[in-house]
Amino acid sequence: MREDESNWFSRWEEELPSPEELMPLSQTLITPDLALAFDIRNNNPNNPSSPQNQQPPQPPQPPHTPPPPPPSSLPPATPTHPNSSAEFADSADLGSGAGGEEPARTLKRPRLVWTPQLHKRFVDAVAHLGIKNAVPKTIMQLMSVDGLTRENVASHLQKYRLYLKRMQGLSGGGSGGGGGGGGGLAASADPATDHLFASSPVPAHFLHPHPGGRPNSEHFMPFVPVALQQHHHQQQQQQQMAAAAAAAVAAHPQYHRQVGHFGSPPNGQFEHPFLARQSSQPVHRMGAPLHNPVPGSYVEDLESANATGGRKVLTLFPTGED
DNA sequence: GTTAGAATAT
DNA sequence: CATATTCTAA
Repeated sequence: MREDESNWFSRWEEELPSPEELMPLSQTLITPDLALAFDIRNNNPNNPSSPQNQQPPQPPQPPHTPPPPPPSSLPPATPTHPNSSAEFADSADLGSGAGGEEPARTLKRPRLVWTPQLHKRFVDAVAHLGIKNAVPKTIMQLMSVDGLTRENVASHLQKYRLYLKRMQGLSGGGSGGGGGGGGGLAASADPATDHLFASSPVPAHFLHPHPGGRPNSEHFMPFVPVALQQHHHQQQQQQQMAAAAAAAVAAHPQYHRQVGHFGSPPNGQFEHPFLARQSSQPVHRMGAPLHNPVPGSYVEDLESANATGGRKVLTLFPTGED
């Protein structure tokens, strides 16, 4: 019934975060110390939940407290992520300042929040790798996301597989899932079922391996590894972001609102580029130029659903080897 | 208080 | 590397 639709629509509208909320859509990964050091406060009036940082496992001082072995082997201890926060985005001295604070040390990795975009990249990477090479390590390397560790990918991969499995069992007739890519809101299960995964288009690789054989038949790669192209324009902005992220993560503890399925609001400004490895160096072909198992870069294709405004394709940074 | 998600352990 | 369990955050 129409009324029904109107009903849910109303609700959806209500839940629709204001553009401003979407704007800073990013991971809220920031170390407590850093936040404090910068006295970061989110413009969000309601910040009931304490920051998602658990106090570092600073044990309650055992009898003999040996000098805490500082895992100084944490080079990029900052799971960096994009933040278009205009507030301190300009602060280029994110890492340098801090008044002598040493951010990249003694700071434990808070938590990784898999934002749809990040997941998108994840799926993308897996899709290009193929089930065969869809191993955490490779995925991690292919993603080239700064701060992302193998453990993170493995954990997420695990869940992703589960999600796929569930989808398989549920798909009764017609591969509804397959249509996800085009329609976007094809046969969408309840929003409560899967949050992140549902929002990401499944390349179709992981759905039923095809009965009858073809165990390891590699699927064609729909993706075309674009050659390295420097896009001046925007690049600088991104560089700053990357630098900021690399130096220190600056993000608002704001909630990352899960935008179910992207409708097509007039604004049409969603999705923000996330930060990739700050690879200052040009792409290096891994060993042999003969075959390129690992594409140097890819283009991030956004939802095709953007009727109103012409959207710009975001180009991801080249992958810097680890 | 419950559920989901991520981290950690096996 | 994969799976199971556990902990934390929402």
